[in-house]
Amino acid sequence: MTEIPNPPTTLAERLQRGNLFAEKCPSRDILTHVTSRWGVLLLVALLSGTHRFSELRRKVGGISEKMLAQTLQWLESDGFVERIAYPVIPPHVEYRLTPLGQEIAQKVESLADWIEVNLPDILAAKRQKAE
Amino acid sequence: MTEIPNPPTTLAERLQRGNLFAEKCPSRDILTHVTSRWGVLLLVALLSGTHRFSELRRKVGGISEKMLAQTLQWLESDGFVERIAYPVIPPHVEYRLTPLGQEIAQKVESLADWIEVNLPDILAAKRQKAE
DNA sequence: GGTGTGTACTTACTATTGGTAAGTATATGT
DNA sequence: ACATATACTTACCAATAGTAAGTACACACC
Repeated sequence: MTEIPNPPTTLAERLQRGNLFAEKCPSRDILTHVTSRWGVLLLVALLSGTHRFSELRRKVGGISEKMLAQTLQWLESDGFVERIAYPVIPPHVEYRLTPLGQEIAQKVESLADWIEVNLPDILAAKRQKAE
Repeated sequence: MTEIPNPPTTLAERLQRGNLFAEKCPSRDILTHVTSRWGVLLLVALLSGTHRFSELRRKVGGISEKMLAQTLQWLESDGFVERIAYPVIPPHVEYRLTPLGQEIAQKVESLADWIEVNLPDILAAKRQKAE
């Protein structure tokens, strides 16, 4: 068996792994894409399967075409979303999560779900504070 | 007939639980505070205990005082952070997570942690795509 | 055969938000 | 007497997001 005698956080680990508290860490960019206003909603929407551009626009209430395109491009460039374009007219493009995208989308969904479920508690706390 | 047939999800459920895909749902506001650029980092920072304003400023690399104050006010108004001010000079103010804040901060940390751990994979996928 | 519709975008313009730097009041240290 | 530290706020400017319109082309309709 291959032993791992090294301490929990080795130097190598620290260098490889991101550090969000560090200003210029590339993980910050990934995080801003994923946690952007529309990034969160798109990842959750795509968890239920492949969607076309227009399907996503209709599903995610309030998103503009510009931000939909831009956010999908961010997520694609980070390797979370795959874009499949069929060369037909009118255009037909499909978006779906990559394996990496599925993983992160689940984390995001768990957060989003928590908020949805606990909304009554949160709003109740806000109201109490306002008094 | 003007009657509305029974919906699949009950009316009570729809009113109590948030729906992020709906444009005007209040859960959207909570989500934007929590997933804002600095909201994420502050929640994670506060998981390790009570912090003063200036401690947070030093810990979260790159945050400005303006955004630190503003983000803390959002999180406080949502009931995730508690602010304790001691009436001394120079000022002494402490911030800590409420029970509700602890819960959501853990979700956020799990997401942040996933990104930090998987950063090498993500960057590798980006590089491959660039070829 | 002219008009209207649907697709997946991009682009110019404007509104909103974020970042920077400076200001504030006051105790303590040098 | 002057610099330092605290926890902010405020004015100004830069970056980002939202709005509305444009694009190219096939198909259906009358």
